[in-house]
Amino acid sequence: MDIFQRFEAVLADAIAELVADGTVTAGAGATAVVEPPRDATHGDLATNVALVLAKAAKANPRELATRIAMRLACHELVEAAEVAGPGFINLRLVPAVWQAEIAAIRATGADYGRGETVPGLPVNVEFVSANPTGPMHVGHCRGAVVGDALASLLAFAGNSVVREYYMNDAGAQVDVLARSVHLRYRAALGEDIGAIPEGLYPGDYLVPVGQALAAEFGDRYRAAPESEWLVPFRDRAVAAMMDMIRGDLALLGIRHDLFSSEAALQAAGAPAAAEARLRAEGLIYDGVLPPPKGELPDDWEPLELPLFRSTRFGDDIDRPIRKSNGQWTYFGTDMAYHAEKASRSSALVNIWGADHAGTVKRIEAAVEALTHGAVRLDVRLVQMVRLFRNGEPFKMSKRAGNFVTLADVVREVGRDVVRFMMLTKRSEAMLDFDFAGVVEQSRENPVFYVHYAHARIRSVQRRAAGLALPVPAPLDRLDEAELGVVKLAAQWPRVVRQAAAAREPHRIAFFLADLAAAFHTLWNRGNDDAAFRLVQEDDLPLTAARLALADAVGSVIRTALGVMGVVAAEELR
RNA sequence: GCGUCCGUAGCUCAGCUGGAUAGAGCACGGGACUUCUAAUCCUGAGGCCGCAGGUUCGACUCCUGCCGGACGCGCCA
Repeated sequence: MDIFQRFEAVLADAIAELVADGTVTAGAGATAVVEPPRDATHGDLATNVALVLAKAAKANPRELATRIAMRLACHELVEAAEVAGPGFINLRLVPAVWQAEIAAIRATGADYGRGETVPGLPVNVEFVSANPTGPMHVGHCRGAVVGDALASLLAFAGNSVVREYYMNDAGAQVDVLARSVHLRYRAALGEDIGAIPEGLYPGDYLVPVGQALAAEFGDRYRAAPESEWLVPFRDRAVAAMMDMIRGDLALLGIRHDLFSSEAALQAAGAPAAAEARLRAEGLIYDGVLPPPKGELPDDWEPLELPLFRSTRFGDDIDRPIRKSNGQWTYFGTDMAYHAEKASRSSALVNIWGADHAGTVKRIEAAVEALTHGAVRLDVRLVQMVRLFRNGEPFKMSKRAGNFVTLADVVREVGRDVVRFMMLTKRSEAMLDFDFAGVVEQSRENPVFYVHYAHARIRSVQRRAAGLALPVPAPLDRLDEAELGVVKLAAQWPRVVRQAAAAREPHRIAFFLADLAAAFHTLWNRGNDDAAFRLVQEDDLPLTAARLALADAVGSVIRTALGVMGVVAAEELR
């Protein structure tokens, strides 16, 4: 339990006393929070409890705050409790609290901030789910990193987590893939196939797939009708693409627990089963869609289709689950897939590209309908990444085939840099990625800045390795500024809880930047005045205390980077 | 036309699910290097939080309507 939670308990006791003497009614303080104050000069902790309670108690907030503050001031760990502003209570804690926190951080190590185990079914995070038709390109990076980091964050917060990849291995696109590899297969058999026709996948990565097929089947399917080879070629091509994708993801250190197949889902009759359930509840009906808004396509004609009543859940129109040719729409199978996922999960999270924003409502509606609201689907949209090199926009043309692959990016700037950079903005805002900027060693580059803080800590630890430091370190030798850094580091458990609840892994990156800045500031005192350097060879007790502090900060940096999937640098050169 | 997201300092962005005087970095002005790696740090200036209403003790945050930008739209995947 971290400091904020501990004082929420202390606060609850104080409120209980007020309830007991009839000042306020029970339960009224449910939304009261203990948080770090906006301004550190206000103290260590702040609470809005009096503002929240004032209404129910029909009391003046400041007056109520004063009464609560008086009780809190009696607490042994509270140095001062002051009322400020409209009725906030600012608490200043005794230094021993923060000294103890250093010891706690060091004792808990990599588990500092880890949430208590949440019982029940796992939280499912589905991410990447790129069509298995080619290698991962740079556009997939962000969703991959955000999804993986979010999964790690949720796991660190105490949830069991399943990382899942949904393979779209049943649609028209994988048929196109099969045709594309058939061409490569013929080429591998020595045929001159000329230019790749429009509409097929032109990438060279299909050459080895064609060769493998030639080795397996000889010329058996060279002139055979498509109906004979489509299925086996598709299966093998998809398997090959998935191997390639797994390899690409491994470059980023990403590994999914489960790969679900759309084809398998259809073969098992899952979409029909989902349809039957929803029909029984009147949520699927046969109807005619209104014409699309705006300019009417010339080929539009009204048709009766099986429609899911997504309008009942806030969607604009009801959505077809099957096409007029009887095949499932993407949504039709996706609905069944989510029903299946929901049955083995406590909550669902999907990481989607922002270009799918238009389909969020219908799928969230479908999950609500199919689980009767028991499992919530949270679709997190990830905006596109704009590539730059030295400030110049990077032109990518899919047609010309010069798109940047994920492997290219990782090879050029490194896995840790890619991972960190992808988390330096809210996922729903666009992100600029400059190949030169992200490897620059300067203050503007947050990756470097955080690594540098950690490397400095390691550096000073190496330097002090030979000193006979007293154990335990006399942490009461630390001054106000030093304890200030501990106060920031002590926010880590809270950052974990809040980032997990908001499903926003980027908050870790911002926390790290703040923590690194605080440490650099402390370090720089030593450059201005040698008496503030961490290592004081003529005062080993003080050195021990300062190194304990540095060790605690380093530990939190490592842990937080670890949740982001980034390895802290031991040194920089 | 409709939907989703975005709009906060000159630029790039945070803002902790409604709280105090809205914060960082860059750039700009002033300062600190025979270093525990100064690859850094200190300091100053810089804001109708897109606009207008509403909800409330209190709004950058929630609601409504506009304005501007990005993305999307149909039996696509």
